[in-house]
Amino acid sequence: MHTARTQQDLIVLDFETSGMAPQRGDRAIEVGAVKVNDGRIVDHFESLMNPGFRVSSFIEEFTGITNDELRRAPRCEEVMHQFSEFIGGAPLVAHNASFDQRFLKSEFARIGECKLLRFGCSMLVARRLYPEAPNHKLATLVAYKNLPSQGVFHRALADAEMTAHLWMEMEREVCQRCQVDTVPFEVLRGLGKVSPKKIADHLEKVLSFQSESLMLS
DNA sequence: TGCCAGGCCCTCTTTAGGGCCTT
Repeated sequence: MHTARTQQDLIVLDFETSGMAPQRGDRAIEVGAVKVNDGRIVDHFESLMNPGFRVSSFIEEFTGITNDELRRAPRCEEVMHQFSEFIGGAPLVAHNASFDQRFLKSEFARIGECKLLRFGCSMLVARRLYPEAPNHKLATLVAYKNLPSQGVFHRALADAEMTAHLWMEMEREVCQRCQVDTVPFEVLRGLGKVSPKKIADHLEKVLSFQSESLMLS
C-alpha cells in the first residue's frame, strides 16, 4: 500500500459563518484548521469569533453555536491575526474552497492582511476521483470512503479534520493509480480543475514529476 | 416591487439554464 507524503505543511481549514455572502455583511463566527505534514495531522487551530452582531436562529441551530457563546468569544480581528500566523505561507485546502476562500479574504482584508492564498478544493478533486459517489457533500464522502469521523458536522475543527482525511485519502488514491510515492499539492489541486476527459493526461504529470525529481536528486 | 452568493459543472448548451456545494 502506498503512503502519500506531503512534503510541506498543508493547512486544511473550515469556517462556520453567519451566512453565505461576506459581501452582504456576513462574517466568520468560527474557524477550525489542521496542519498536515507527511500524511499526518500534526497541529490544529480552533476558535470561535465574535462578529459584533447576533446571528440568526437558523445559524444557531445549524451550527450549534449560540449567540451567548459568540458574545464571550474574542473578536474576529484578534482571531484572524492568530490564524494568519498559524497558516504562514502554507497552501490551503477546504471543501468547496470558493466559499471559505471568500470569507478568508474578507476577514483578512479587515485586518489589512493581503497574503497570497493558494487554495485546493477537496470537493472539485473528489468529483474527479469519485464520480460514482452518491453526491459530493463532505459528510457523504466521509461515509463513502469510510474515513475517520467523530460524528460531529458543521463545526469548524471537526469539518476541517474530515476534509484533511479526505484530502489525504485522495493523495493515496492518486499515488496508487500512478504507482508513485508522492503527489505534489499543485498536481492534486489541478485535478479538480481539468475536464473529466483529461484526468488521465493530468495524472501523467504525476509520473513525469516523479521522474524529474529522481533525475534531479 | 422584486430581488438578493458565486464558482463550477452538465446538458435538453455555448446568444442558457439549472443543479451542486458551502453557512
